[in-house]
Amino acid sequence: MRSTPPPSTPEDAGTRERLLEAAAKTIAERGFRDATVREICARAGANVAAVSYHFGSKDDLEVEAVRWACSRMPDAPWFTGPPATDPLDNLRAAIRALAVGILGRHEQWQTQLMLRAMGEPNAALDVVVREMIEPRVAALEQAIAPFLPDADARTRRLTAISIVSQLVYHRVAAPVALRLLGEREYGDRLVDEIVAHVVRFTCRSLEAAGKEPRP
Amino acid sequence: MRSTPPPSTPEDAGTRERLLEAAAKTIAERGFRDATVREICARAGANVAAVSYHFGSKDDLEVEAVRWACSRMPDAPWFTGPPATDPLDNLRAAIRALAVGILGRHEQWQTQLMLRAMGEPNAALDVVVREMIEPRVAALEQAIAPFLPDADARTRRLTAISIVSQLVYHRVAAPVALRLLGEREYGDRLVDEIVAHVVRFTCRSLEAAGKEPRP
DNA sequence: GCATGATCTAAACACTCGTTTCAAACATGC
DNA sequence: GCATGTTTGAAACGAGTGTTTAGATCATGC
Repeated sequence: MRSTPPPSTPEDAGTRERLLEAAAKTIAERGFRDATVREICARAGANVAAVSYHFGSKDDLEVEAVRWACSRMPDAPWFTGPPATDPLDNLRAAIRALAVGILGRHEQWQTQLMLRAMGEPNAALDVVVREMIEPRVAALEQAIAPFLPDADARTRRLTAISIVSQLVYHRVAAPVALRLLGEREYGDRLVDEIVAHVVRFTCRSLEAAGKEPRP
Repeated sequence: MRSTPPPSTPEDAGTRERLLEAAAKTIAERGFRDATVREICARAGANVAAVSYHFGSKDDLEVEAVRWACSRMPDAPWFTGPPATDPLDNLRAAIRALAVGILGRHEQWQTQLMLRAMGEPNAALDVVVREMIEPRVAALEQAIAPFLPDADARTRRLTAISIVSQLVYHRVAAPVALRLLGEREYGDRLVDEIVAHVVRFTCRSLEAAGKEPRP
């Protein structure tokens, strides 16, 4: 009989922590739906009953795993605060860093987990938006701001979404995008090509906006 | 004992056709994974065994349903060939029509089915890309062409993807995008706002590209 | 030592899924 | 009418899912 359901002490470092890591990585790889409790537990070296015991249910485990993943998400260098150089170089660096995080396949499972949560709305989505997406969008808006000095916050946000969407598309619609481009996978060469295009396409629009007369 | 597995005659108009329609609409609403055989059959007023009998398996039913949906996909007016007016108006109309198809909620289940297939690569994806996506991307490239007279096919394709991605994002990442915009649903007002922004963002970039000196 | 509570294990449970079975109903040609 | 082949119906099958159970094991305080 269990009186205190979860110990909830962070310095557990035992089965509970292993389950969080296994769940976060498995969900990042396969999605919440296809990540089975049995696979997560096998990965964590735990019994299937451990999920119920430590977290109550698979849904609760996901929320905790996403929270755990957010807490140890490494801050991107462009995001913590790059030195104030040329605005164009600054925007280029921001887009490139975003693209590497989203399209790069260097086992950035935190980013993959973030992208997984975007499609399927559930309890973990709020955590992802608040702790991972919102800050990065805000930082991207700062990189945009010099080009749109007279624009309101709404326009800056829509512009940030336009930039992010061009990169996210190649993740969420990868099979279609690859066929449209006649490619087989997102190798370094293709990612570089996409980044170069998005930078060109975006910077042209923003520079033109800066040169336009006030509305 | 069945000697001829499926009748395959189009003028059946019986259980087989009802299953195709029910499968296409259910998959468009819930996705292939969440669209159960039992729900499809209940919607078609058929027995669960009818899927195995008429199509062999759920996967085969999906391929046939997607093919069936493509065959009766209504051609968008901008796509069949608009009169050669101002290139800017032409591009605006193309983006607006695309956005209405992707974001509009006027029971365009064919478009939803198309978007569903983009995420989960399966046997039906090839049909969707070949019969629905490729022609529309090609038409969009034609609307782009006047702005990029010196660009190669690759650049035009990447630009078309940039445009489509800005709209598709609001579908595949709707929960996140709505939170970022502080909205609750994609009503007509929000869709109009997004379309206006994408048109402005895109046209600025393309116009600037046309004014640049040859590379 | 030992009682107590927390944690783990193997097994089962209840449920849903796609698919199959087999007989009944139906249509069709003679 | 009747034989033949096609289509449908209710029920079950087997595999998979998340969850629960009951007992074993471990850790800890007295």
